[in-house]
Amino acid sequence: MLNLKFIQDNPDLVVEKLKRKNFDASEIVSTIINLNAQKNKLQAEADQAKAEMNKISKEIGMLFREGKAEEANAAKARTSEIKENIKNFDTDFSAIEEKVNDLLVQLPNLPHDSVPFGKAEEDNEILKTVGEIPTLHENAVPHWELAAKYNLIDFELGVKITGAGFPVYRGKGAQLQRALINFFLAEGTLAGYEEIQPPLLVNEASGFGTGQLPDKEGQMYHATEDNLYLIPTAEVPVTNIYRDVILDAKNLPYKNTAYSACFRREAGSYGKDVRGLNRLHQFDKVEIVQVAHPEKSYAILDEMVAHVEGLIKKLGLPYRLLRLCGGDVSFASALTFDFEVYSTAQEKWLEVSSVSNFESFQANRLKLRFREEGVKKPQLAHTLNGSALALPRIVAALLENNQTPEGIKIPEVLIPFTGFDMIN
RNA sequence: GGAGAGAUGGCAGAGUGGUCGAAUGCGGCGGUCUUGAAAACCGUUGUACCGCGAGGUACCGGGGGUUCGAAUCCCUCUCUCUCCGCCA
Repeated sequence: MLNLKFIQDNPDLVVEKLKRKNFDASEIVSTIINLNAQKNKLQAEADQAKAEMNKISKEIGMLFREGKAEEANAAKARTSEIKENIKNFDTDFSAIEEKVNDLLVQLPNLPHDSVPFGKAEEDNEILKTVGEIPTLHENAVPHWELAAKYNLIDFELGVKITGAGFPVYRGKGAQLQRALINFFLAEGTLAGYEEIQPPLLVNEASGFGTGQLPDKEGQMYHATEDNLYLIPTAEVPVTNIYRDVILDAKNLPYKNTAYSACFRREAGSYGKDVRGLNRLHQFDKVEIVQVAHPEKSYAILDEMVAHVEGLIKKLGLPYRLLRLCGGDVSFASALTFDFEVYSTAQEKWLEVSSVSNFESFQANRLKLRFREEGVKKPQLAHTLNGSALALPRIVAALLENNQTPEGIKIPEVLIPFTGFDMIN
């Protein structure tokens, strides 16, 4: 959520910047400014009426105590009109406030100046492509065939137990999952992130805090009886650790990492791109989250990108780094870098990580603030997060790229975590 | 699932209709003392909104009501805790 005061002070800037996200904000912004002016006027009037009311009430109290009941009752008579006015002011005020809030949550975050103009995926800026794309042997196959051949992942069994998009990992397939999770968490801990094991279901307030609610409800599984949502990413519970808090500036940045299963309804996504592990309703991911000082957040974004890059490098996967264009950057993000690894058997790039700076957009909803030494007024912190990493497509790429006629080779760094060096 | 208790400032915890944005203690910050520290003592210490400012308004879990006046009374919702049952 953008800051109301900021919009008030910089309406043209907001409209201009949002063009980069292909969002025409002119109408919303001007409506907000209009309504806000009315709102302020109403508040001034209401406050004045309330001040008068408070004064009279105090006087009445004093008169009663002095035993001047007659004067007190006379004073009472004066209050009814003021009371009526206050009621009207408050009703109007709430109505306007609600409208302003409805409009405010419709505005996406302002994109960073480095975000390229563009409509969709294909307009993303490729910053670098790293690593050799391996030459596979003649009989190389995509990961879903490898998964079946070595009995690593059973998609049909998942369909039986739950439904499509809920694979069953087994044997070395399951062990590989566990190894990757442990490897990613260990690397996070080494990089100074505190490990968190968060709840997998969250309440409405948390969903709102990170921006999934109210608009993206359909993307989350909803346990309606208890009104709880299954998390689409650990970002939600972890970032909400910092909801409604005022932090000490000297303790910034806060760094957390968390493994969680992630649940996504992703309604309406079918077709050839969703085969195997490419797109699932339940998957595993290790997330990194930071709460940062506004002046440091972009340096921290770079640091997080470097961390993710290190993970992919250690796994020996060919990858590329993208800067998302305005059309592809998410609603809440100011700047997002994506990592894609190359799936040699499928001959395509698969997104495995998204690292974003949300600046104060989430913080504003979360009421996540910090206080600078000696400064009385708290200010909004910046939040950042990134996948480090999402497992399914990493697994897909590992299986495909490392396949040999003898079996699938496990990357060196993972062997201590898997306990085996080959799947055969 | 059954029964009961409760929700007040960073924390603990008073406050049952007016002088309560709220005692007191702890914590935090500043100071005195000290070579330094501790102790002791003194002072200070919520957030948001409106206003150029003086200042004003709101907030004692959320919403509604009674009243000139509500942390305090009434209704309602949510959440938390305790005991019993069930269970990893």
